[in-house]
Amino acid sequence: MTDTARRPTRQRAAVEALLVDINDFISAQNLHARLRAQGQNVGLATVYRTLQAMATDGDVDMVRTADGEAVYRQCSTGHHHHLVCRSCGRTVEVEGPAVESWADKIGAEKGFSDVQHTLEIVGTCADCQT
Amino acid sequence: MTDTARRPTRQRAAVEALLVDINDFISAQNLHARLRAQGQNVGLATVYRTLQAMATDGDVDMVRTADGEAVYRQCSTGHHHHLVCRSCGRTVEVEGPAVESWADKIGAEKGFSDVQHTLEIVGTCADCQT
DNA sequence: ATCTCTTTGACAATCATTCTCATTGAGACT
DNA sequence: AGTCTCAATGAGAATGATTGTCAAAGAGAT
Repeated sequence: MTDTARRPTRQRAAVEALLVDINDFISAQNLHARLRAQGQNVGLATVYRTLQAMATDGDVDMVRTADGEAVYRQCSTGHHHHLVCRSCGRTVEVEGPAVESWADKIGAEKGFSDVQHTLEIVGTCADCQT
Repeated sequence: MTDTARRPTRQRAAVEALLVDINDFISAQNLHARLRAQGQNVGLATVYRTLQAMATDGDVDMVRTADGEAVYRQCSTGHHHHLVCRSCGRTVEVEGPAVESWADKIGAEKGFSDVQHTLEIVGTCADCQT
């Protein structure tokens, strides 16, 4: 699990720094756009490669949105889920210890190991309930 | 939004029949190819539209593979979740009444209405742990 | 038959992601 | 500092799933 050498480069540092800054799920495209907006000149392919490398190293979480886009998040901070408004996109972080243990239990029952899970909750938030 | 008025057409019937036949997850592209192979002349766009319609009506399950492709399967009635092997892709259907009510409760607490949720559990199945 | 409205199909368009390959830069060694 | 090597990068092309367009076909009702 401890990792082989990945070279520290300006681009990798930029991606890591921005992920820490954002502290939420973000797509590779979006991340790339923000880097460019900051004046950081980083190629799109590099952003993809870096995020994938970090994901396989376990440094970031990767999840797919409903429309199939991959989004990434720095994963040092504790595990939590998102309640998302389907209309305005506002997100609220929620925690559910019961869900965590339930998922682990189910996995164990069925003989699965290294169980991970993703849970997304979508609804219409108070402001969007015209 | 309970849109029950869907017209029975040859194409829709063909898609439904093949899904029953397959009884496993299959991508829209693959499903389309098989229909053509059977001599059934059905447009690709129609396959996509039909599967999406069936998914929103709750007649089929839609899940994303690791590489972001959408796959569909006829689903036994009732809401349930999936335990997926990250290595061989084998899936087990699981139910979690506690999760359902928890998600609804959380949504209500935060002022969200029409709350839906998706939960995926991935792990390594017993056969793939060698 | 005829009218109306949904569904379809061929193909173009979109868009995230991956590939290609020439170029750059980090690390090691001298 | 010079040089060697190979991973990392960047620009753009390529891929491939999915969606959009719009004229034509078909289902249901009259």
